Amino acid sequence: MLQLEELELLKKSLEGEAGPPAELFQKKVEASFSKTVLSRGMDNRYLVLAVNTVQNEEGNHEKHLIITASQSLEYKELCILRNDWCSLPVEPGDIIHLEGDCISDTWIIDEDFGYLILYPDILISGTSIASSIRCMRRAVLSETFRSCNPATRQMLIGTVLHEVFQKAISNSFAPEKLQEYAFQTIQEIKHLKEMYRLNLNQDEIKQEVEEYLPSFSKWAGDFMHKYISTDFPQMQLSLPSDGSNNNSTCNIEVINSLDIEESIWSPRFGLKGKIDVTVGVKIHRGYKTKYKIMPLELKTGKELNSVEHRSQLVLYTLLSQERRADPEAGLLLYLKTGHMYPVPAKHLDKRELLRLRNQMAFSLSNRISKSSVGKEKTNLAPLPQIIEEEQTCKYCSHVGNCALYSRAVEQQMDDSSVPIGMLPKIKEETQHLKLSHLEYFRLWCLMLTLESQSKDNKKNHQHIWLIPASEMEESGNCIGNLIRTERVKTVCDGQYLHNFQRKNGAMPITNLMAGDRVILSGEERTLFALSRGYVKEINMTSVTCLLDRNLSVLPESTLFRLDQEEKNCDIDTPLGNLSKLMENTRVSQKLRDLIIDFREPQFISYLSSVLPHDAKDTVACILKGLNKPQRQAMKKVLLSKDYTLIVGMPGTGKTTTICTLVRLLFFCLETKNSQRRKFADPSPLHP
DNA sequence: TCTCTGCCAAGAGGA
Repeated sequence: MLQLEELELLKKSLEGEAGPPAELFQKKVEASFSKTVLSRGMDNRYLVLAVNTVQNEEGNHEKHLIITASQSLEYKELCILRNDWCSLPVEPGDIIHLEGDCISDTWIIDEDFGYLILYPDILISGTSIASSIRCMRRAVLSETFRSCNPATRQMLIGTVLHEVFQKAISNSFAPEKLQEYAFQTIQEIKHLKEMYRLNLNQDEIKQEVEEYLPSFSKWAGDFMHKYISTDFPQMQLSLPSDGSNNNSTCNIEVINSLDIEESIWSPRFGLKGKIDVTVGVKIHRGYKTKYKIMPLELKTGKELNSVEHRSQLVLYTLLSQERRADPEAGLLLYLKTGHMYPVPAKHLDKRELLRLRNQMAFSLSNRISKSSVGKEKTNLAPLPQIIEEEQTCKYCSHVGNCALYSRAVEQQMDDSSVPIGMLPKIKEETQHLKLSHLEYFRLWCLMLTLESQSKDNKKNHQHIWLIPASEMEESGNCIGNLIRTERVKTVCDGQYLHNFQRKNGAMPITNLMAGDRVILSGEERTLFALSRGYVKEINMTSVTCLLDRNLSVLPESTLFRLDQEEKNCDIDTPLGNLSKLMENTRVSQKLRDLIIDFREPQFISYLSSVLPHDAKDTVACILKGLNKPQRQAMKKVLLSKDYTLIVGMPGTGKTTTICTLVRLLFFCLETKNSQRRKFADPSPLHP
């Protein structure tokens, strides 16, 4: 009865009879409605029409949401949020996904049952959410200023060891094989490049990697049947489906690896992630044996068995449900010791992690502060609160950005609240910056955020899971109903050539061209975003793609769809550069001087000091074909100590000038190098 | 109305 009255009340408020707040949200509801696909069922998407806080009979607060999944907005349902779910920052106009039961048009989400996912089409990675446990602000900052932290030596070792273990579990743990995989992996170009960047010696890395190998064997001997040395070790693990059976002691036997680096997107839970190894596992308990497919997460650092590490696994059990039955638990393996911990995915943990996900999704999608009056200046929204935990901040790689954002953006607002204890730290981190620098950061941060928002509607790939291929084809950016033909050709590790043809009928008219980035999915909901890659060739009958995964493991009859990857407006790079520009280094200082404070660029006087004088003919040859202004521009660049801007209307030959410049500079470098070699300069030159 | 620019990505570990 109460519910019906409530519906009426809220309906009135929506129609504007109950005063101003409803009007405020009316526009947002309309805006969301026009660009979202609402649906019920597995991937349900509800539009929130109204939010009402009420007191229930026991005197506790509840949030009642009036929601609809019908495009006509006519058919309404009620969603009741209880306990901690009440603090969810949900507003009319928001899109939500609900997990649980709906009984007579009412959803109840409480401590023990059901989940609400806010903005489910924003997929957030498992590691991001895990890192938000300690500091939500750090997690949001690292999503925003992505490309800020270059990898360290430990990270490189970690990546290498992951690869070695993954090769071993797919093939063999025999000691000589492990040696071979380690050697192979270290030789890979991408790793050699990193070693070069970090100024590390290949032998050094090899030695450190080899120190881990005995633990690999130990683990295989403990958990895999074919390497077994003694009995399986006793482990403590009880799964929710074991019910009240409180014998939690069991043996875990790893049967096989089913996938490596499995990448899963979950629009049900608003999550994404890559699972190190997907393993088939037998759980022996007394006389009973249960078979499960579980995520196995590898860690090469300290054996922390920390909340962060365990949370990653809990989130992976949610991801796994997109592809197969609920694993109910995951396995956490520390490669230094070979110790493995089973991690059960309890409702409580999943609930709290999803609530963190919601908070993060809220922060990520509300980057611009909404002014209540409307005429206020557009501004950046504050980030989640700064925490006051010296230990966490001490080792945080985002202190710079954290302090910078606080001073340049948040402290300019009235409602900024920084924990008193953190003020000195923020000052210390930003004292090398002038007011003009802070203002520059604020302005460009705002501009970039606004730019990304204006294109955001297209940015994520929600059509893959919300719109069937047959419908998407009309836009020309998708081809569905494809089957794999011919054998998959392995070009190299991580590049597989696939050929597809329409199962029946001709290929549709399409915008897809050779060179386009694509996302390949199965048409079934369990198989989307299986792989990404490029179109290699496309014609009237077939399409060839270079993909990052080998799909030959899937049944031949699998139906695929190809979606063009939207040219995503990448503000990551410019934001990263902006953050770098503010660093307390000599290079950044110089750049700030030039770019923000407009110091005039300097030039040297004579070309003779840059151009090798005995190379006149070659230089003339390179410059051949350039007109006078182009040559003048080249000269200016060569004399430049700071920068030169080359300005010109489209088609006046800026690109030609730059290409020639690259050839010329390369020539200068070559000449210098060969001269050095001639004079037997002992200082080794990097290639 | 057209042109130009930005693109691999989720996690590698530290205390």
